[in-house]
Amino acid sequence: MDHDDDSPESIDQRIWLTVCAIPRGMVATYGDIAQRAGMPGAARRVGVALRRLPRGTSVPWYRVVNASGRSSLPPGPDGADRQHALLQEEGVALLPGTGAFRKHRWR
DNA sequence: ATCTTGACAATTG
DNA sequence: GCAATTGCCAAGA
Repeated sequence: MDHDDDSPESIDQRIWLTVCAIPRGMVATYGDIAQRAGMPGAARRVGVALRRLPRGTSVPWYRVVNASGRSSLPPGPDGADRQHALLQEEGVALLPGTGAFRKHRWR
């Protein structure tokens, strides 16, 4: 029985669902998402999946940060700046020195 | 089939 | 704490 889809779209779907599982007000790393999605070491694959997300998606992509606890997106209003703003609305400030990342890290 | 790129991670200086 | 290097895995040209 082939219920295991190796299709790229199915992989994206699984990653998105995992991201949706991140509780509000918390953040997770790409590596954590990858491991939880069933593909440890494929942190980059997570980045690809998130990049493929449409605008106005219900997937909380902004809750995913890199291992440094920082936005991995390029600077700009539609990049790190956007992510930072959205997280701040949930009470998460990725400010250096505050240790907010470790404090709100979800695993 | 080969090479390059990418919203990463861990290690080292 | 930051910058450079190496490793990993999959998608795109």
